[in-house]
Amino acid sequence: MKDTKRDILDAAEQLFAAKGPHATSLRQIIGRAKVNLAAVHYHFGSKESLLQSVMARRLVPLNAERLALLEEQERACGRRAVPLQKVLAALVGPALRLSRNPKKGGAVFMQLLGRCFMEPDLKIQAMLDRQLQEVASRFIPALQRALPKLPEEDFFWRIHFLVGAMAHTMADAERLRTFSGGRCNPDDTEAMIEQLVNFLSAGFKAKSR
Amino acid sequence: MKDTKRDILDAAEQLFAAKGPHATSLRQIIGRAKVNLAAVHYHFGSKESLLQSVMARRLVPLNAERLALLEEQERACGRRAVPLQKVLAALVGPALRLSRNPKKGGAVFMQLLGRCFMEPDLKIQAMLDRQLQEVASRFIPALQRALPKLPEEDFFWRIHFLVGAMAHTMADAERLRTFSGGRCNPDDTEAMIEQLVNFLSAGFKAKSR
DNA sequence: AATTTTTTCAAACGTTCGTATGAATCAGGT
DNA sequence: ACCTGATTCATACGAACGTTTGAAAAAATT
Repeated sequence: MKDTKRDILDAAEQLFAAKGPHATSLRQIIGRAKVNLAAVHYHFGSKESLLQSVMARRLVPLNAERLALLEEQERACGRRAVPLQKVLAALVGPALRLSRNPKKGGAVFMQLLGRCFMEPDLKIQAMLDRQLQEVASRFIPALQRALPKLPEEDFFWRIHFLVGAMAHTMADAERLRTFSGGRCNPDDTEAMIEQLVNFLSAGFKAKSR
Repeated sequence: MKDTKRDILDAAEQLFAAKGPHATSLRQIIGRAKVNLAAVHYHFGSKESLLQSVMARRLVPLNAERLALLEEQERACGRRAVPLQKVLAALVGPALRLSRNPKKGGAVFMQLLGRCFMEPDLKIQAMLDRQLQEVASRFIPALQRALPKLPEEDFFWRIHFLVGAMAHTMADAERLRTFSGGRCNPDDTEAMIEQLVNFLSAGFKAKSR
């Protein structure tokens, strides 16, 4: 039996990720999904809410996993602050790990998520903000508790740099393969997570100037 | 006297930066520049080469400044390696500083540059690669000399994170103002450069795992 | 002043976009 | 077998897109 809705979501995810939501037309999507053009509006209402559905399908479980990991660490630490590395790993780990799971969109969705971070379109921005608000509201205090001596100004700048490094890694890790002349392998996700967490935690721990 | 070519470049720069090149139409550009639609094709040939011209106008002097700064540091250091902070400052400083110069596009162009870094479009990617190749070929050896003990794999990962943090800071520093609740001020470019260089150099110096 | 070259302009080209419509087809319950 | 609601389909709509054209206007050259 044929699951039109899922076919559309899969095709849209791939094309949005590869070319950006704005540069992808519904006709390309329905061509890949092998469904009728009107099916998109029947099942999703509009292109914009199709994008929203594509994102939500992966982001909802992803964010749940992030929060669960963080809570697990907090339970393990009692009333002590969770170490910085653990907080960062809970934040970036599930996202980067998702890329190794082809059944859940694999690298494709990660790329799309990275793209949406950088997308100028205000509708997309608002949609993403909504999806990430809960994660932010839990992780920022956790990070602050792990870095009690860091001035707030430095702290927020470094959050900003974290987002940039993470988004770029999500959107275009593949680029690094050729750029590094094959020395870096983006398919080795655990190594990638370790590299990113290691880099970020050193950056966060830099002494304020 | 009216300088059509410059009016088009200015308007295109602003709109490309604000909405992304793909989401900006020629009709929006000529509306802001108050010129005729055909003038774009008369002066630039196509939308794509208009974007190329917009980028080149700022990037050529910007990259020259980066290389000059690096060479100055190398001269000052004799045959010793240039310290990491100095290399990073020569790389990100001119770009971030450009944002304080409204006569040269100010924050607007920086935002566009950040966007183009993340742009999926292959034409744009190729154009940017061309513009940045010389800078990359000079700065990568300089960075490697400043970090002689860092394994190459780690080195290239960290270059990747650097690009992400820098691009995000260029594209959307403004977002940090509200996100930080006013604690960070993206208009203070020197502070921004210092924050970024400080963060990056700590990340680069993190011990390999 | 006449001629040539460069620049501007209004109008249109063909294409593609997201969306809408109404009929055809299918599935499940009665 | 019949009906009913859900889904698919071909087709069309108006709008916007990048690009082209050929003539008018302006500037430069002679």
